[in-house]
Amino acid sequence: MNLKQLAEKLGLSQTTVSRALNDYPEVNEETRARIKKAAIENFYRPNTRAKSLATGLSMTIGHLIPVSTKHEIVNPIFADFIAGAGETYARHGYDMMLSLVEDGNEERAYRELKAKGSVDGIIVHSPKMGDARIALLAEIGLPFVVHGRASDVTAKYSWLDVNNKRAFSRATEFLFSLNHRRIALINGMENLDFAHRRKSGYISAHENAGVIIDPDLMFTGEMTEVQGYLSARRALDHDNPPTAFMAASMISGIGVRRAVQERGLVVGKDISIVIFDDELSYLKNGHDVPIFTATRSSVHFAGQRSAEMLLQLIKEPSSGPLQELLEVDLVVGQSSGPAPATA
Amino acid sequence: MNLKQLAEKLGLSQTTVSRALNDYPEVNEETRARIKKAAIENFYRPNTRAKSLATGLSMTIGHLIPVSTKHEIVNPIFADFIAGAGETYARHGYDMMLSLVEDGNEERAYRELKAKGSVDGIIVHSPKMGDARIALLAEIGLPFVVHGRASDVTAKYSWLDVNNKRAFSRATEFLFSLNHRRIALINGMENLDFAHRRKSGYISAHENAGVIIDPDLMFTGEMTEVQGYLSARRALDHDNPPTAFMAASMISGIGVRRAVQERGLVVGKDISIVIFDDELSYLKNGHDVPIFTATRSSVHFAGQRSAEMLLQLIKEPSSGPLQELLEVDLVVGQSSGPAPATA
DNA sequence: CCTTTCTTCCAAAGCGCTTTAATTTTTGAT
DNA sequence: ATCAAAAATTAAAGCGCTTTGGAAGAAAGG
Repeated sequence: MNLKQLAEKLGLSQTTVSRALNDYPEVNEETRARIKKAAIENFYRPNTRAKSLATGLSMTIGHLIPVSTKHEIVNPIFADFIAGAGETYARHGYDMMLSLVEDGNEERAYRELKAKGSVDGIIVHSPKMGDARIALLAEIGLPFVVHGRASDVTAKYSWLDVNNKRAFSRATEFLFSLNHRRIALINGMENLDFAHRRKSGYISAHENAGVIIDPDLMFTGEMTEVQGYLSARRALDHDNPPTAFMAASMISGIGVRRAVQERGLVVGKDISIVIFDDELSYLKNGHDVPIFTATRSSVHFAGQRSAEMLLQLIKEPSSGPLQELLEVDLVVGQSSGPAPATA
Repeated sequence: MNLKQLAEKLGLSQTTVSRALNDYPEVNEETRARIKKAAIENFYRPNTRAKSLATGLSMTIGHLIPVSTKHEIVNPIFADFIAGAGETYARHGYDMMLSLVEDGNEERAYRELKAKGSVDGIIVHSPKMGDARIALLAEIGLPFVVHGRASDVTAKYSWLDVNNKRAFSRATEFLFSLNHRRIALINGMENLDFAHRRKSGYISAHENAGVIIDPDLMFTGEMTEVQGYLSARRALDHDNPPTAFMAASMISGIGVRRAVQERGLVVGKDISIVIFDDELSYLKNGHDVPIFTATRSSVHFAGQRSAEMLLQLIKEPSSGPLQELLEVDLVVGQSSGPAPATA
């Protein structure tokens, strides 16, 4: 059933029916009621494409997921972020479009999205250091919110980020307070901005405490279980192994734990582990007592907020740029304890 | 730049330009070349909404993700499935639309999708036992492919599934061959079809071997780390604890492992664990030697194939229903070994 | 009672594309 | 040169909606 048919059925013009349904004032309330009733009874839903064409609004938000063909790894936090954002979109009558775009094709993909008119705004995922996409999007003139920030970009833009630096400096300080002095860092890929910031938190805490970092204890790579495991193994092989690990995610932390246990070491006693916990719904950090001591921030919430910010920006472009920095909690769990006395 | 402007610039009619770009034959090859060149130079991209309205095709595939407000858990395999499907869509010029739909609102959501004309087909996720959505979609007349199957549905429909029953009967048999007789099952929610099938594989293997199942060793619930952990703990508390576990996913397997190690038991020696491995990109089952002994099937591949099937179905509706059953591999890893001799 | 002002409704144009039907141009056979 | 057939192009309609610019009728004011 389309508008024309509904109008005919009611013996009214399309104009009136359209106006009644969109709550325009110039329609008699009785008529409006009659129209709305008929619309419900006939399960009338305006064709989105037609509506979109007429209004110039697509009522769709795009998420462009960078996919590199080399190491084809899907970001595990992605699902929960999307879930948070998706809720918000649904509540506001927006659709969500996902595009996987290969490394290098990004510029074209963004321009295309604009030219094809398929979205009203986009969320930028996984910003890299000095990410070129930000300048690009500003130039294109498509509202956007970055999940994260890009350090080397000077222009003002809208973003929502977690205080990654603070998170890792706090975690480091916490380990210092337990007398750990050799702390391994199992970081994400450091061309990604969040990993860079975490590293700088780790470094600054060391500097403030006057503790010298052993570069052999810093690792970077995909945030997978296997990478956590392999890095931890190498760290433990060191002549002077660390007494503590900081891992960039629950998943790499699990990998670290595996390596530690493989050596017959006890987590929380021989070796402490602190992770960054994104509160993934399928990978909660324990039920009552946290499994891992962690800095914690909900990526689901981040998804929600980013979406809200973007919708706000679309409705009122002048209200931007919007920026929001989420602080993390530090929760103490079973995976940390005082550094063992040196032999 | 829209079609009209491009046509004016070229001194041609919109018709000719449109036809040239869409490779219709009735246009001079020289003219076509000239048009295509201009289109590239001006970065012309047809407005999707307009095109969609004119053709009646939305060139979009919908994914409806069931979200229950109660236990708001995102399926961890979702991201990899989507990545696989997304690749395929991109290659064929399709967009991907994601909708989160709350439990109970499903029928309305599907009908709406059809009425609004926003998708050409959809992928049905996480089918439940006797899922009502299948009959619904058939009635609505929207092409669809189910990722999984629905046991109690007699109607023919298109699906792609993993041989879950076989996977779990094989895993069970494998454990029998190692002399395990008390095998705990840490299953997903058994109103979900795949979990039901896995259970039936587990049961039939027991029946064939003449081994009686202890219902106390069968657990069902969300496939999270915590559920794996809690279930395993309960199983180990049993007067007559199991010597082996079968877990429905890598993640619940990790939870099982945590419970086992907490008791000071050694995985692969005191207790064997076999998991179902979906080959998640961020949670690979080890790099050389598998961490867990597992039945294995790539969910990324499943995403790809489902998408291909759906596109085929859209292009040629008469070619359906399409059905594909993926067999699993059994890979032996470090987490299994002969059952310890009874005391 | 006649003008003025609301109120309520409608016809038609327009969003950017495809496609049908018609028209013009070219080709080729006589 | 002539004319039918083939090739190349175009004008215009239509996809399903919103929105502009009226118009008709009712209410209000003098």
